[in-house]
Amino acid sequence: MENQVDELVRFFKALAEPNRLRIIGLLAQKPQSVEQLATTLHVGESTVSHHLSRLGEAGLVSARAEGYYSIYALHTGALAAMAKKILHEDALPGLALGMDVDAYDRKVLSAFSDASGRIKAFPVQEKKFLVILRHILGEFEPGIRYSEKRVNQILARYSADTATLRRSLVEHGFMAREGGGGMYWRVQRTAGPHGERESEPTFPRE
Amino acid sequence: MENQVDELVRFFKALAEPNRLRIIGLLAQKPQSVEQLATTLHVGESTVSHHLSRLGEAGLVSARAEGYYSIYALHTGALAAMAKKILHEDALPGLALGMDVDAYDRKVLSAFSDASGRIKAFPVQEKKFLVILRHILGEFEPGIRYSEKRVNQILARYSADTATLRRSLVEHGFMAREGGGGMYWRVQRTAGPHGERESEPTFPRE
DNA sequence: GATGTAATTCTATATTCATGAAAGTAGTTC
DNA sequence: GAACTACTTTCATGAATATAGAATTACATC
Repeated sequence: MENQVDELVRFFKALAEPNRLRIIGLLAQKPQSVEQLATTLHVGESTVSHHLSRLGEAGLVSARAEGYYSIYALHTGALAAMAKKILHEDALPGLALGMDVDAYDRKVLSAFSDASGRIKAFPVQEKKFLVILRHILGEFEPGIRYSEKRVNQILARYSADTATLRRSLVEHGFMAREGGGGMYWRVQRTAGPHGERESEPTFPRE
Repeated sequence: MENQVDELVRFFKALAEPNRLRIIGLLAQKPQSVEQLATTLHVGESTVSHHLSRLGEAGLVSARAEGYYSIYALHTGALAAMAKKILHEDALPGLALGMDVDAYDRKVLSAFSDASGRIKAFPVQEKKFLVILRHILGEFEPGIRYSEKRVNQILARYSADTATLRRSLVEHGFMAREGGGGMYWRVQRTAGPHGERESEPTFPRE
């Protein structure tokens, strides 16, 4: 969730400051009072208190009251836990959870299509042309054989230049054509352990 | 060195920002262009470029030129390496390297001593009194037996109240006294695997 | 209870920095 | 070469924050 990002930001922000890192280094040697840290670091006590507060919010330190002293100690486990979290499970892609990863595609489509969804012009750049092709590909169902005439019929919804679209779909491997009969089908792409794989299932007619 | 801290700060600062974390999440899925990231994140391209620059300085991403595109990719190794560095060797105490960890002691000593080094008053707080005692303890060499008379002679350099000093040194375990003969020696503290340990070696006279 | 001490919270200030607009750069297409 | 595209850099601005001093709180000592 978005919460995941916020938690990480709080954690990394806590560590992203020189004096706070030094405090961690000092507390790694032994628990210490605010005054001790302040004199060692040559900064004000209120400043140290502020830093310790931020470190505490991130779960990195905690205080033990001792008289009117606050003896702060390092939570070594917190660092280790976070390191493992980053290292072990690849939580990295999880950071992008809940984001519209198709925003770019939508932007390209709307830039090259008119209100009715027809293509105004073919993008020069292959990267954007592929977005168009992938979109049009959605009109074809996997596992069905289409005659060339039928293919052209469908493509005509997007552009008068059906020949270019048809050829591009084949060239880029989105669709395949039977050698002699002039039948087309959508290529199935299944992500295998070693990259993409194409499969050619049996075909009913549309 | 101080360099160690700076490097870590650069690294953590790079990760301490929501959009940069999201960029990492997106790049973990596949390498992408600046424009793609910008549209997905709904921020300007210059902003994304700025973020990528910071991530690059931290060694987290790198760009591959492709036409006039810059395709950025994640350096998964960098994260893992840093995680291991934090986790494995306890580099934590190393963060405090080159800092005067005795600043607090000096502050206490100068607060309770006059110019000649004599104690003006005994601190009420045990914490600070211990600083005084540890300082005076430096006058006694380990492995040597002192008569009570000799001990008083040495303590008299610091305060007329040698009795309080002598008793405190023993009470806090800094020095030990032979039952009948009235001989004193400095207790050796060696940090063993299970905390502190006291040892009582053989003694020559001073 | 009065005094003193350590810590925290409050307030003000200076610095850092995320952001986007505009200008500049590099590479592509015609 | 002219027009275009993606990207980067520069610049200005608003928000976040590190810092220290002042006020406040919590506790201890006399």
